[in-house]
Amino acid sequence: MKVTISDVARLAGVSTATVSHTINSTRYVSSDTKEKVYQAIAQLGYTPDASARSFRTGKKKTVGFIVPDISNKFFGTLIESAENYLSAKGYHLIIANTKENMDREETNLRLLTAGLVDGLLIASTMDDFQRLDNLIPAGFPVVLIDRTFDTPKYPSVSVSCFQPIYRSVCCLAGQGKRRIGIIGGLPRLSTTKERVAAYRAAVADCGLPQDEALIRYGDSMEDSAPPCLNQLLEQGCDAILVCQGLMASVTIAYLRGQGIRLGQDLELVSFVDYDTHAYEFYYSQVDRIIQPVEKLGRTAGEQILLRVEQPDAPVQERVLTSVYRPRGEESV
Amino acid sequence: MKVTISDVARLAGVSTATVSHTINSTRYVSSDTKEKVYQAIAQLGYTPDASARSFRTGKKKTVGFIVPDISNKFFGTLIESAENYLSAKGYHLIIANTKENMDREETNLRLLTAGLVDGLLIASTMDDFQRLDNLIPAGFPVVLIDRTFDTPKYPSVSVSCFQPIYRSVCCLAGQGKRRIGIIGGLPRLSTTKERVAAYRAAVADCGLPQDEALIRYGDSMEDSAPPCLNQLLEQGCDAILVCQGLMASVTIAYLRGQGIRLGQDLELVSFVDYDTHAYEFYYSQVDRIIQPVEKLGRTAGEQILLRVEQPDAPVQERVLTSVYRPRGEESV
DNA sequence: GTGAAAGCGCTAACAC
DNA sequence: GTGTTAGCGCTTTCAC
Repeated sequence: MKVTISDVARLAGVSTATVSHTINSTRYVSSDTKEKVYQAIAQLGYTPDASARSFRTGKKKTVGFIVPDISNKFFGTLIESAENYLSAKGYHLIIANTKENMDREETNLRLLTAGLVDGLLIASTMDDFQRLDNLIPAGFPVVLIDRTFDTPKYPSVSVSCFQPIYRSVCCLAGQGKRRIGIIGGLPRLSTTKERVAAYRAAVADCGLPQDEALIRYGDSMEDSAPPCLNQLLEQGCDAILVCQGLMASVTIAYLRGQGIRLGQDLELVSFVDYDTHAYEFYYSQVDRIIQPVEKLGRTAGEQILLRVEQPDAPVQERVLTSVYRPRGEESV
Repeated sequence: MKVTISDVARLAGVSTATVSHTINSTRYVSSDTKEKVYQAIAQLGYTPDASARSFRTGKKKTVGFIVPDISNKFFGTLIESAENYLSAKGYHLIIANTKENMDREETNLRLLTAGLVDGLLIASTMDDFQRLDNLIPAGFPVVLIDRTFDTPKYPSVSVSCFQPIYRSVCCLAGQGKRRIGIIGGLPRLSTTKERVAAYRAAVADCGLPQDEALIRYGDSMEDSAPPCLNQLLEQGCDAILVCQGLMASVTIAYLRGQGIRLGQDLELVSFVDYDTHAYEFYYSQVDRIIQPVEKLGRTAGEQILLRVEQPDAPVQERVLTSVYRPRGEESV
């Protein structure tokens, strides 16, 4: 049978209150009594029941994370980094995967906001802020991560890539490239919109021809890069930006497989989802845009706990910056 | 204030029992009454409190997954696949990351078995079965995944790679390769042991020279492949097996970066962690060993729920098979 | 410095 | 076909 706090109290010859206070250091207990309590706990092999505790206190010590694609390394690293922070603070992480499907996101939101978690990290795949907003109970602690909306109703942590993309396009133009293509993620996402906007701005400012055929959208899953790529090659592109890490790494492998020489036949600007030196050589012939994934995850962890503790603190919108690293340049 | 089941009962003019039974379809309720209940629920915006419910029933509808490295695509895909199955069955997934650290695994085991989850999926990084076993309360539903131990005390789901590795080494020997190197994961893991054993068996059976210097161990993180690789190249290897997906993909990129021509200067046998066609070209010059990652995750999900429902069903040890696919051969 | 006891919101006997 | 009510294991107020 399950050992409860009363069993411990009985064996130790004290009240349940004292046992509870001893365990939680929540009021003074004489060292004699403490001793007896710990003795009893050890003897019975008692472990406080987490679900009774969270029922009673209303705190679950658990945060939910709604992710578009766990198998994608970008989100894998994000989760790792958030989990790392949260577990250090005594919190657990519940993962829900949407596979970029809005209905799955809706289902998960309903389930997770029903008393399962203290707060929610959301990398939303919704196209419509209203739909998301309607699913979140008033006052429920939420932090939007990576993907945001125009309305600053919820705190958010995201990465801006405007600057590096703008610069990379200008550099390519400066090298004489005229037909610069871009592959973005799902068009409805804020990240995609910002990236394409940066591209358009640079194309306009550099006086390059504006051609909608040079803008392609994938879905950030592995199989979606090659078709986009082929379309851009047919358009006679002399440079291509791939604005998402997974599609970018597939692109590099694909082009190499085709015998297309990067940095010679074609210039490539590639998003990179991690900050490691292990792949240095893999990217030696391409320009990179590097997002601070780990920092994103950690900041999200900080923000959600802050939110859980003070649900009505002022809404913060944190924007981290990504860096442009032309090929050949030293990595930091 | 929070809306409770009593509020609903009061407004609907019925008892809390009826509300509960209506919600859970757990006994007959006339359609009239049902109607009134649903009306009241809608009007008040009532959502049953998950933690009260799990406290009461003892069922958390949550499974924990102890993973060595979330950011590794193998485990990312594994998690995705398990989550997919579990969420369809109404279960949530709590992730704990150990980064191949035994102490972190210990901490997580303690936390997760204390009434937080109904069952546990463990891809253990422990070297010692006893240590793991001591941390699991008697009767607690557990399924070992990917990595197993000699004692068949717990059910497990794993992948055998003996056969494909043995065959790949024999093929290489048949092509006249004499110095075949191998890079494994952490030496303490069952997966690593099996892989190295298969290699040793094949080396012996094919009459190749046995040389311990040809056996290197990494830690399955990205930065650990290149040093192993360099050591093997110094040993004059004419073929190399990389027995883990992440290290293998780093290896390929690294060798290409060095100007070493795969399939010409050096033969490579590479573990692949996913079953996708997107990377077909990436692997066109290497032989592959492909593990059924998705099936592994799904089977683990099935097994743990089975276990949660019948904690003392006979212990099953499921072994899935991986396939050897020499380069040039059609992918399935 | 410690104890008694009231619930947290729900489910499930048991009763009618 | 529905209602009454005990109690899951814990925390915490109030009392001494």
